[in-house]
Amino acid sequence: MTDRKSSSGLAMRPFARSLPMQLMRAREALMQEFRPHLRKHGLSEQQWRVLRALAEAGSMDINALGEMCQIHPASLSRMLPNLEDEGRIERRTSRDDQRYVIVSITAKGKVLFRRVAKESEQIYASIEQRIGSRELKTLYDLLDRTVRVVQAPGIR
Amino acid sequence: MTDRKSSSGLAMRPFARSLPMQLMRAREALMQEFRPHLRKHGLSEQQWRVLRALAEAGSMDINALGEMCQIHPASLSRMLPNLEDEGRIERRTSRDDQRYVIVSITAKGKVLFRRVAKESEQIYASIEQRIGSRELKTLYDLLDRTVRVVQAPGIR
DNA sequence: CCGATAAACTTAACATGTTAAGTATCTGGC
DNA sequence: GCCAGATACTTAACATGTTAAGTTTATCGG
Repeated sequence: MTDRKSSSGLAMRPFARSLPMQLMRAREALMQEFRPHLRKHGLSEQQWRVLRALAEAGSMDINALGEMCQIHPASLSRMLPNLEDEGRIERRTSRDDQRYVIVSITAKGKVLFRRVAKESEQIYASIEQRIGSRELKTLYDLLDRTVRVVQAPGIR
Repeated sequence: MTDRKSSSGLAMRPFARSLPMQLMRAREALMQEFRPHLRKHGLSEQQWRVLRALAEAGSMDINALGEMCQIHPASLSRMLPNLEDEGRIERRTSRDDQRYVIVSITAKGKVLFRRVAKESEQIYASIEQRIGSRELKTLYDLLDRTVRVVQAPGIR
């Protein structure tokens, strides 16, 4: 019979050396520390990303918000009404171009943001200490590099 | 008024320097290259992860499969019947302990796996070239380190 | 000015993520 | 042997991811 490298009959990179998989594992490991904290404040990961983006960058339209939060506009269309009903964000149609919906954070939303951000930074500091500042910086550089080279011109 | 660092009134790490966020961005950028390829073969990301895990490591129970694929057992319970109906995997109850469900890949599943794996490795090679072999190795090391230090004993 | 095209959402349909509750099976102490 | 608790999985409910189709508003060429 032929010489086989695995039960699959194909020599493929081990699953543990799949970059998307390792990125996911690392993120999952981190989120296990953040999730209980967010949950305590009644926020999903995605809701927190929206509040954080709006608190940092101010009001913006759906596409910009989606790009910044890495949430598809279709998902935003579905979740924003909930955040609005809870009084954490506001939506209005742009006067210049009525196709645009401008989203902003409310005063109530900012209060929640500050409370969650404070604890969140503490968790982050603990993680940074465990990984090491220098290693963390290198990690960021490599992640930036990955995004850059993969989205290089010519792809789209 | 008080001196403010942003519209949020709180000096927080910029969103772009959130590690979970950057991990997600990098993964998304990569998956934009792999997704069309998987889709062409009628596979979702998750289905591909299951096939790949079974092809590489052989049959295993639901929890082990979930751990290897980073898919929650509840999600597996829902998606495995589809893969089974399509003849790509098989499920059976363990004889030793009837609580366990043993999942394995079929001959038909292996054929599909080999076909997809071949193209997948080509995409991966292109990405590795763009990032650089040395940088990629460092990235893996740092991701491994992150998973290790975050899941250190004492957490659970 | 008008019709065609494009842009920015929204909606819908289906798959998956996430949590809690439920079911079947096993294990250990009595 | 028997029962309380643990284990492995399943089911259910709701939120989000993903794609395609639909709606409204702008823009552009004539």
